Amino acid sequence: MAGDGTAAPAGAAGGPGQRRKELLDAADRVIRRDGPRASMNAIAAEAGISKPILYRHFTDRQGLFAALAERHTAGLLSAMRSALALPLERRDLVEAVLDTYLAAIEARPQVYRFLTHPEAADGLGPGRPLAPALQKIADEIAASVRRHVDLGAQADLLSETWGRGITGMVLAAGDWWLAERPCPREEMVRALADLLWGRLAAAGQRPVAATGAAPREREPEE
Amino acid sequence: MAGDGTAAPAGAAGGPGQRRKELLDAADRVIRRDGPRASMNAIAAEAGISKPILYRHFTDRQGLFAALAERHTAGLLSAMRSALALPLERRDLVEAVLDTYLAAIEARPQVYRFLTHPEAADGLGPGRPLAPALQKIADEIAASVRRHVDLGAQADLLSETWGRGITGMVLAAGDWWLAERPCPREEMVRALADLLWGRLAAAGQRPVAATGAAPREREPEE
DNA sequence: CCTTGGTGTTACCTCGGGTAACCTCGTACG
DNA sequence: CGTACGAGGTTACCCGAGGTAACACCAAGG
Repeated sequence: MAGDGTAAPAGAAGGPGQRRKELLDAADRVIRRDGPRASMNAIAAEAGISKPILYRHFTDRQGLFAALAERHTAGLLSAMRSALALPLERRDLVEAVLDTYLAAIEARPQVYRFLTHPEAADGLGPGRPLAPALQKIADEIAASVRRHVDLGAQADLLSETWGRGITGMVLAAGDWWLAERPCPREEMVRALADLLWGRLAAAGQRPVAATGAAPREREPEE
Repeated sequence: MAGDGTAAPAGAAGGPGQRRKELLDAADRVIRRDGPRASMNAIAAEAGISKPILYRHFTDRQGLFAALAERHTAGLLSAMRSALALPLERRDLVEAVLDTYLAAIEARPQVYRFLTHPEAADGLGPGRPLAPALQKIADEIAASVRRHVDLGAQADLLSETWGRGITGMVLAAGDWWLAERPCPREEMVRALADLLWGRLAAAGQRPVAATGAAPREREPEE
């Protein structure tokens, strides 16, 4: 708001929102270091100021969170939008989108952990299971589905459900992948694309009875 | 452990773990009322005792959480296991599993919200995106997939990924459904099953530019 | 009788979000 | 030149929540 300090005592005299940007940078650093649990004290300390200033710029923790999230969301979201707009065959498009997301969380895990798993009092309320960033991604996906795919009468319900569902799927799988690194990224992309592509339906039945024992259990790893 | 008070001043003198069970009941009530943010103070008050007793029975908040979660997890998990063990065609099995989950969260939203969205310091650590209950469900799904579906060389990676992915998908979609109630349960089940069933791949291209219009290939709903 | 062990309580510590009151310094104006 | 004022900043505090220490009560047992 009235943040255009004419002569800042400690810092660079830049534009109007300069100070705010610096604070966000500091918060970013702390979060990158401590994760989403970073305390306001820590952020203020990192910024070299004291808490009340922080609270003058961002009403409360939620406000800072929101501002910070919005900033990064912009990047992630535009990346996703770009991916969704690529002139690709549908399957390739799906893979591109998945890869874009995974690449993003791979590049800055802490930041995206913060984006995707807010502290439950920060970004999301009682019935708000998806963080705002993910919510927006889900909306983008839903819109893209509705735009490209002919789903008949239930198009709206299906696309919204799928948007959320796909987002949640990639979120969960992506988090796991990030934590365990069970495989390179491309494999993960293919695994998820395969799932979305109906491989669960198409794959053959294993030669196993309902409750009976399987003949041969494992086959060599390629 | 040593909780068999011979003459309890306020309460029933039951078995050894009686008191513990009562405390869990109280915690349950509070959580059902206030959601997962319930404070230890509130729980103690609801139980009619004071905090230290609570802490004598459950080491810390995480301990209480874990005990409480385990209790409900048992129910949810066994329901899921039963569903996964039904002697159904694969598609029907998927629908049964989805329906089981949605029915469960529909029946006791607060409890399952607590199970599925722990307070980020309670049930899950830095790289632990899925709550324990969901983690177990994911494992069950993965095992079931690995057991029933022939996935070739990458079976392990695929099944684990899918387990997590499906769980995350249902979680996100289920939360949204619970919050918005956009449709009856069966429709939701079908929407999600359709997604898992490759309808995204199979549905016709919509007559829109970008990649050129495709011949309409959709088949009528139902 | 005094001791011992279990059950409970109050009162406290710490830490984090959020705020009130005060302080300081550069500037504009009498 | 001196003083009033306002922007920007600080210390010190409040409150609530997790967690604990020290003390109080009561029954059994030497």
